[in-house]
Amino acid sequence: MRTNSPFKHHQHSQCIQQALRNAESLCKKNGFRLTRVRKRVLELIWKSHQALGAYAILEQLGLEGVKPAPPTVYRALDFLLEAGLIHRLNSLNAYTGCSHPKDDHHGSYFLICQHCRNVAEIHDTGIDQQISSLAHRENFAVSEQALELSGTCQNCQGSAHA
Amino acid sequence: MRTNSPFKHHQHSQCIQQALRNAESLCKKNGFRLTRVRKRVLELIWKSHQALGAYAILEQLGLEGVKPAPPTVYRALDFLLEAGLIHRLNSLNAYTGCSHPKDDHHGSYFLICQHCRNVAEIHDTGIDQQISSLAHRENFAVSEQALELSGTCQNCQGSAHA
DNA sequence: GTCACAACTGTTATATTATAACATTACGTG
DNA sequence: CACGTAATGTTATAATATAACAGTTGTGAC
Ligand SMILES: [Zn+2]
Ligand SMILES: [Zn+2]
Ligand SMILES: [Zn+2]
Ligand SMILES: [Zn+2]
Repeated sequence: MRTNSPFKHHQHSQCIQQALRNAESLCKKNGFRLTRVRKRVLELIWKSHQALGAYAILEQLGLEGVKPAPPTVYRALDFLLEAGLIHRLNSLNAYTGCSHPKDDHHGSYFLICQHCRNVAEIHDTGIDQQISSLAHRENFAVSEQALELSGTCQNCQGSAHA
Repeated sequence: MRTNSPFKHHQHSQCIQQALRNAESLCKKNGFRLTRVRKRVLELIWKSHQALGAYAILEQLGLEGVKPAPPTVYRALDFLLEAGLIHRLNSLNAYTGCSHPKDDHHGSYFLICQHCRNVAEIHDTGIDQQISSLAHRENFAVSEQALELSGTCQNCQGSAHA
């Protein structure tokens, strides 16, 4: 089950609940430990569809208790990345929730709105195929791929600040 | 004229010379000033097909005279990026020479070998088209795109360290 | 239950990448 | 050469990320 598009009106609480359920079940299935910090970091990331920086997460954690040191957050992020529950956006140095943590990640691509800062994770078999074919042509064995498209989402087009 | 593929044997001195000629003519045409620092930074980046970090460039500059402060290098990098003479690889926090500085850059994609660290800039109209079509479908106006494929190049496949 | 081990978290310090702000120098034009 | 602008120098600091080691907690064997 996919979460909703950030660029369309939706009940975002559903996204959050779905993400947490997915995380619980994935961790249970794989014997991962979804500890308090890890879960809290995941929740903070899912509070919106905007990508969140590690230090912004730190700030938030500080607001609700004792502010931990950076390694605490980075370790939680590493775990969530490994588990496939979040992604890192290299162009933003920030992290966003994975909207389909069960699938393989042979290709996931990101639309990043520079106005509202929302991020949509996209799957597209057309692009997958072109990348495979490119890699084959060049004799290149791809192990990681990152496609980040920055621009203006449909909501922000035509609006005052666009 | 394109430079050679980093993954094929070639006379790399040709790449360097070509890159410098391209830079000279592009700057002359546009009235940009290819100053000593800027030119030296470009040369250092073109010394290989590996992406070079800002502080690695600083070190090199230090070896051949007085080591400048970071802003000097970052300003040169900003200029070269603006001029379209180099690209930044977000997944590496590093910079690589543009292999075709005359063309538009509506799509350039990078193959990054994790073994030899060489980087190849690729143009692929198939991917261009899939991205356009994706953007159209999602009503998303793309202003910047970055595709970075990490993996193993043809030379490094099958070799001992692969 | 409790022992032992591994996994997780805390803590301190520091590495790496990048920019802000202001002073000085070099360049090109008239 | 005088002027204004663009480029560079300089100092300080911001933002992102990791190393190293100490302490704590959870889990399974017995
Ligand atoms: Zn949502
Ligand atoms: Zn938007
Ligand atoms: Zn070459
Ligand atoms: Zn290689």
